[in-house]
Amino acid sequence: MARSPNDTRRPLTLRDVSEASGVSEMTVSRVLRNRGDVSETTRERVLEAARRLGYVPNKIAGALASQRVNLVGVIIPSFSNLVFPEVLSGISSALEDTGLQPVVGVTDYSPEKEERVLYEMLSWRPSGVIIAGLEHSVNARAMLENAGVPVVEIMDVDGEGVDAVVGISHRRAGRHMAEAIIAAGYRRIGFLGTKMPEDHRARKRLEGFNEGLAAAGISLVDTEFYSGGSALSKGREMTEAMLARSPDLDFLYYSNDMIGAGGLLYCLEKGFDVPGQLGLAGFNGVELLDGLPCKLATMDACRREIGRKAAQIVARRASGAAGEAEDQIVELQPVIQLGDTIRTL
Amino acid sequence: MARSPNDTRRPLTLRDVSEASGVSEMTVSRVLRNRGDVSETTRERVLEAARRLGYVPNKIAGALASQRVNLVGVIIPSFSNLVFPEVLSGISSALEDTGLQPVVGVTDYSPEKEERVLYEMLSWRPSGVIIAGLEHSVNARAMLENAGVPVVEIMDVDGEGVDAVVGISHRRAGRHMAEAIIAAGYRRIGFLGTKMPEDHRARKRLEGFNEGLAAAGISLVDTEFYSGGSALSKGREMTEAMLARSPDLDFLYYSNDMIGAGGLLYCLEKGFDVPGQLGLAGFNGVELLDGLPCKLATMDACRREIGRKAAQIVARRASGAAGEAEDQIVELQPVIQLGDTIRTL
DNA sequence: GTGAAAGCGCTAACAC
DNA sequence: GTGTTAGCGCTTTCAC
Repeated sequence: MARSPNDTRRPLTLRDVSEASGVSEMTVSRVLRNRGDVSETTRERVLEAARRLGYVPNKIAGALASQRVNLVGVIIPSFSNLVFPEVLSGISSALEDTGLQPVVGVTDYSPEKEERVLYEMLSWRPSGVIIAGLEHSVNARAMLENAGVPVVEIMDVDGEGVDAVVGISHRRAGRHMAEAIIAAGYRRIGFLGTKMPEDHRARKRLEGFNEGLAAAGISLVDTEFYSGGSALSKGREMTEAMLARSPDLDFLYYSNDMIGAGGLLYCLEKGFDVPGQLGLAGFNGVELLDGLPCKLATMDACRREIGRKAAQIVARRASGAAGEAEDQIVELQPVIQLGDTIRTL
Repeated sequence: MARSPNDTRRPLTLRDVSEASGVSEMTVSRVLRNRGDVSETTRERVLEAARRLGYVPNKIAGALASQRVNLVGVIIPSFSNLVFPEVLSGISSALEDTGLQPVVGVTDYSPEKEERVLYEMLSWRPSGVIIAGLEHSVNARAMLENAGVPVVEIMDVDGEGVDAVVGISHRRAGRHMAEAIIAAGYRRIGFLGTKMPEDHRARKRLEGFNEGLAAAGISLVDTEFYSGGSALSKGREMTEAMLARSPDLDFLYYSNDMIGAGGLLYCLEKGFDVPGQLGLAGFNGVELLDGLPCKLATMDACRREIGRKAAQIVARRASGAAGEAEDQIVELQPVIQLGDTIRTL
């Protein structure tokens, strides 16, 4: 690991190891990659020299020569929304022993930035791309189509994918939640969620929710949207505002668990009869809910699982397995957890 | 963006653009990188051809030729701990307009994995490395020392850094919290935290906390440690267990806000007089706390700020600015927020 | 089992 | 303003 005293700060090359060990560059390369037959003695000599010098191979040169890159581009909207770190965690763990490494890019929910990040990533010729959502700019879509590597669009299956797709149907999720709420006898329902110009999944959930209500001949009584700030306290504020405006509501559907949890805490404090007089539900199934005084109804969005599956698809395809056709679309089924905030008749 | 009909799936090269535009490869390269003087007409012709073909430059080749890589390696223990996504968010935003791109690696709090991830990263010859913590294996430290690029160790300043360091003193943070608690008149204090074989920062906070208590002639009455599971509900369970065991405690110090919040919810439900009879405090200053029925005392760990600062150092150094000496150690000062769970005398 | 030669797709440096 | 030449540090291929 130590560097020689006459240290020039020039990064070490294969040649340095070759000279230090008296073995050709080619054989050094073979040893370092565990490829081809090398005698045990040469092997040891090379490894010893490499270790002693503190040689770190240059993957840039390696990638250029071999046309192989062990990087998987992952493009997500944000780190702030708890959901995406969880997806990354799933990707990261599934990639663990594949020799592949995730490289993360963030779009901040901006299609322009998504385009830039994607371009940037593709310029590193990754072994695959995992990207959140099905909605992309025309250019971004064209890049994905021509990337020449596996592309997995994640989180959402409601739409047309470029290649493989792993996610849930947010439209159906919304619809199912509506059905569960109606089945429980609630009728005067309010919706609280994010402003969603670019949050297509939240939008689809709301659309599905509205469809579910419409099928039962009812429609939303009130809606409230927010952006920015602490979701928990936003949930409180919005709930207070909505109940002040529409005191006769008997159900509040939140577009995510954090604002739902805020609303729940507010309702409990105010002494509302939950779930008798007022029912509540969120979305995502965040672990956080387990610690609340009473469990918010929610739906698991299968975040880690989506990450894992997507990474597996990339890994399999990258390893040369064919199967381009089999796993085009993987739809996971989120399950409603009634918790303590939807009454059972 | 469209590819020609006789599409061979071979990635396009500069040569393709050169031929399509009738301009030399070198000039095409100049246009695409906005470098050197190129006449407006050639420029247009090249851009038009590149766009039409859907050319994406190969940064691998570019990096090898120019010996420049616009990647910054970021090594964190986990995505699951809210803290690190926040740091990433800070890094990501500070790198925004620098042309640098973060590449994230995860260690799962394992020194061996840290070593592997670091090796992997360095093999891409990044422009800099940002790595959480000051504790590394001997090999990892040697790699950092010989990396030949800026290295910023973040989160913690209690120890010896390799190069630049940006963080807070967890030891002092613990000590200050102890002082604040004692100043408020609490005396029988319990500590609840993670099992921390590899969580050096939590360990240092606890050590500092103990020092602070010792200075006032007192010591911890009870301690409880957990690992895994939902922090919020763990906070509840641990609090219940500890108060059952040591009912005469008058203060609970939690190693993070999530378990603290769980404990707080539990205490409020049980009708404890907080902060009169029982005080509580956590650590981190997570946004979440804003939505709780009453605000948990905490200390801001300056997570985003640490990310920003670290990224700025890398960006500045990478851009050739000297200043190797000036900003070796940046210590941020976390501020105690008493909230509603430490009484004021 | 080992080595030599020829690139991978770009850019630095220099010529014109 | 534009083109030519010579690599960057590896791996592929083929010879021995």
